[in-house]
Amino acid sequence: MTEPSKITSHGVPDHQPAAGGIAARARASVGPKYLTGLNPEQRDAVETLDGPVLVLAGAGTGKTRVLTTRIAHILSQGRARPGEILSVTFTNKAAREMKHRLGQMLGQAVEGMPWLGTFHSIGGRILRTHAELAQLKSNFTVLDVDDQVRLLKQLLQAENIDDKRWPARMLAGLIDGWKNRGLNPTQVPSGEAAMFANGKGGKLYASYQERLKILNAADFGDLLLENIRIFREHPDILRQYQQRFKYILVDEYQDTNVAQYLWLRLLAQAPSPNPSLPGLTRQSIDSSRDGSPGLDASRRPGDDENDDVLPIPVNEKAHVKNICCVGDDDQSIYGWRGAEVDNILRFEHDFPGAKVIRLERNYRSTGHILAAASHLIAHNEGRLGKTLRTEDEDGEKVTVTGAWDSEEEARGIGEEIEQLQRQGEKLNEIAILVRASYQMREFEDRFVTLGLPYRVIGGPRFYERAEIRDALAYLRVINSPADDLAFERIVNTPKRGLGDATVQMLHDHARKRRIPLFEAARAVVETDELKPKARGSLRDLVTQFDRWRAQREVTTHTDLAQIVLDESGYTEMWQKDRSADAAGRLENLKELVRSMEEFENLQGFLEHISLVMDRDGGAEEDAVSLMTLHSAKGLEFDNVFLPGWEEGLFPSQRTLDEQGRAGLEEERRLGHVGLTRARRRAKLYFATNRRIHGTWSTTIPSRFLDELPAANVEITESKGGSGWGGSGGYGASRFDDMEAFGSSYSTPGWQRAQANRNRGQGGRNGGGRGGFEEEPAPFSSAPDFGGSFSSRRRGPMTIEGELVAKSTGTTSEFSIGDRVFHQKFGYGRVAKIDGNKLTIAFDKAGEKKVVDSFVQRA
DNA sequence: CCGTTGGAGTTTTTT
DNA sequence: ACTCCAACGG
Repeated sequence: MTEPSKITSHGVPDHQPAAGGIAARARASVGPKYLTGLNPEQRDAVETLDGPVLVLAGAGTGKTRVLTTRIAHILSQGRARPGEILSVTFTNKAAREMKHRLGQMLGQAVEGMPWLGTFHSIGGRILRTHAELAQLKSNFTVLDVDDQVRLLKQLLQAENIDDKRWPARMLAGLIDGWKNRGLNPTQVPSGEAAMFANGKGGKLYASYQERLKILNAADFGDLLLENIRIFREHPDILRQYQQRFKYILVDEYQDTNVAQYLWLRLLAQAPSPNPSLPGLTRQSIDSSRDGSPGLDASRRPGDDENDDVLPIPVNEKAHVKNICCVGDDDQSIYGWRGAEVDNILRFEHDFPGAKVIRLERNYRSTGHILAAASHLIAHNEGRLGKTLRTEDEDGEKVTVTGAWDSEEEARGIGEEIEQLQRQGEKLNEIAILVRASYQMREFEDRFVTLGLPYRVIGGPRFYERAEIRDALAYLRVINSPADDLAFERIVNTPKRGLGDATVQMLHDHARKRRIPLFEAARAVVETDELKPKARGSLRDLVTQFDRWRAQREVTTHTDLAQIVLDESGYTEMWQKDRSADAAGRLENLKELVRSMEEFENLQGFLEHISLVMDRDGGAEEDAVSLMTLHSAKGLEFDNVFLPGWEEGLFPSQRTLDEQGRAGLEEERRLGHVGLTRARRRAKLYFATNRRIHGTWSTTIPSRFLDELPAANVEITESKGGSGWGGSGGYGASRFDDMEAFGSSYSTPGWQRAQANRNRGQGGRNGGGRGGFEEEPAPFSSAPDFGGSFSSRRRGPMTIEGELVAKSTGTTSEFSIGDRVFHQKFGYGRVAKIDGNKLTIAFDKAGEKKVVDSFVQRA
C-alpha cells in the first residue's frame, strides 16, 4: 500500500494553518501541504471550488478527508471565512468527526465552524432566530417521538377516534413521512390524508400543528419544514442566508430526504443580485411551474407536489452556488425513513453544469472483499455506477459458513473470534454486524459464556430513558411554562395524589381559558374545585416551580437541576425504589447533571439535549463490537462477521413485501455496506434454522450469497461444533440444496433436527418455511450432545441448561442472599432461585436472570 | 394506588 | 416466545 492509502485514521498530517496567500494559486503538482497525499480525483474534488460538484465516493475512498480538506482549502485560499461555509451532515457523530479532523488540519487558527452541524441542528438554529415567523418563541421545545405520540393521542381522544384502530404511533409515522417530503397540512395529497381514521388524517395533521404552536414546540420535521416555509415566505430572509453561505458542503447526500433537499436547494441558489427579482415565493413557484425543466421525469408519481418548489431557472448556472455534495448511492440504506436516492441520482439534472467526480480507489479492503462487495452491488439497477478498485493485495477470500441454527452460528463465530484473538487480533478490530437487533441476543449470551468482552453499539439512547425524560420535563416546565406535555409528565411524578381526575380538570380549565396547564394549575389552586388534599399538593407544586424559576437567576443551571431533582422528591422517589435498576437510574441522573456543565445555561442545554445527546461514549477497553448493519455505516474493522444471511431475514421479508424491488435493492446495498466495512476479513454466515418470534423456521440461504463471485469466496465448515456444514456444490444454487446438508453426518444435533424436520413437515423440506413449529422439546430433552466438545461443557446454553435442569431436578449450589460475581454484570446478590436459574440483584447492572454456571461466589 | 392480567406488536434509526 | 403497555380489579 502506498502512503496515500492511509486515509482513514491517521492519514491527516499535522498542518500548520496554511499561511494565507502562500497557496494562492495551487499548481497542478505543487500546492499547500494539506493537498499532498491526495489522489488525483480527491484533489480534484477538493480544488473544484466553483459551481456545483457531486462527489461520488464509494466506501473507503476517503470521503471525509475530501470534505475536510475542501473546507481547509476554501479557508486557506481566503475564499470564505469559517462563518460563511455551511457544512451539513446527517448525524452528530459525523459532525463531530469533521470538526475534529478540521481541528487537526487547521490547528487552532480557526475557531470552530459555526455552521458545521446536522441538518436538524442547523435548521433548529435558524428557526430559533426567526421563531416568531413560525408562531413560536425562540425558546421553543423540540419534541421527541414520545412527546409527539402523547400529543397525538390527546388529539385522537378529542376527536373520538378509537386509538386502537388508529394508533397514535401510526399517525405520528404518517405525519413524519409527510414532513420528510416537505408537505404542509394543506399540501398533503388528499388521498393520503384520507387514509387515516376515515378521512380525518389531514385534519389531525393540521390540528397537531396548531397544538405545537400553542405548546411553543416543534418536532424534528418542523426544524426543516418551518425553515423552508420561512424561506419561501420571506425572500429577504432567504437572501440573507444565501449571501452568508458562500460555500455549501453536504455529507451523505444519498441519505437526504425531500425536505432536506428542498432546504439545500433554496440555500444553494445564489442570492439574486436584484432584490426585486422574485425570491421563492409561492407565486413565483406556481408561475414557474410551466417553465420548469423536466425535472419531474424521474420523480415518482405522487411526489409532484414537491416539484413545484424547484423553480431553479435552467441555464442559470451562475445562480447556483458552490455546493458540493458527497455521497454514495450504493450506501443509501435509509429509504424506509424517507431518504430519496433520487436526490443523488438527479443531481446533475437539478444542478445544471454540475461536475461529477468519482472516487473509486478504495483504501480500506483487500481485493477479495472488494470484489465480493462490488459484484454483489452490481446486481442493482438504478445506480450511478462506480467500480471500486484497490491496489491492496487480494488477501483472504470472503468466507461463507453454514450453521445448523442460530445458536450454532453464534458458537461458531465465538470460536473464530477466540481463534483470531489467539492470533493476536485486537477485539476492537472485530465486529459482528446483524440485520436485525434481535439477532444480537444470541451473541451476547454466547460472549457472556465465553467471557469475551463485547460492546453493543446503538440501542436505546440516553435521553430516551424514563428518568432522564422526567428530569428534563421538570427543566422544561421551568424554562417554558407553556410546555404542557412536560408538565403533564411530571405533575404526578413522584406521586403527589394528582391523578387523572385532577389533570382532566386542569385540562378543562386550561382549554376554556386558553392558558397553559401550569397557569391553569395556578388559578385552580385558588378555587375550591379540588379536594383539599389535591389542592394543597398542587399549590405546593406551583410554589416550587415559582421558586425554582426565581432561583434560576441566581444559581448555575447545574445546581438548579440538582435542587429541582432533590426538592421535587424525584431523587427520593428512586432512592426509595426497591427495584433493581433504581441505582442505575440515579446514576443516570447524576450523569445528566454532569453533562449539563458543557452548556452555558439551562436554555442552551435544553436546546441541544434533544438534538445532540447521544449514547454514552463507550470505555476504550478492547472488546468485540456488536451492532446492526445500519449503525455500522461509516465504520471499519479488520475483521467483520456477517451472520444471518438467510432469505426472510436478509433480505428482510418485510422490506420485500412492502417495498418490492426497491426494497430488495436497498437490502442489497445494506449487504454492500456490511462487506465494505471489512479491511482484511469478511465472514458470512447463514443458519438453516432460526427461531423468529418464538417459532422455529427452516430458512434458505440468502440470494445475496448466490450473487457473490465464486472466485472470491470460500465455503467453509462451521467451527461451531455440531459438525454439519455447507459443504457441497458450488453451482447455481450452491447453498439451498438441503440434501447437501448433513447427509453424511450423524451427530445428535443433526439427528434431532432431522427428526424434527420430518415431524413438522412430513418429509424433506423443500426449502420453504415450516418445520419446528412449536416443538422445542427435542432440543431441551436431548441428551447432553455436546460432550465431546470441551467448549460446550463450559457453559450450557440457556435453553438447554434451563430445561434439562428442571427435568432432572438439579438444585443450585447457591442460596438466596449469596454474594456472587458475574463476568459481564459484576457483583451482585442472589435474590431468587429457580432450579439452576438465578435471579440476581447486581450492584451495577440491576436485576438479571442468569444461569448459575455463569456466576461464581464472590 | 398498586398489582395483575390480557392484548398486541415484534427491521433497520437520526434528529 | 417475549416484552411492553393499557385497562381493570382489589
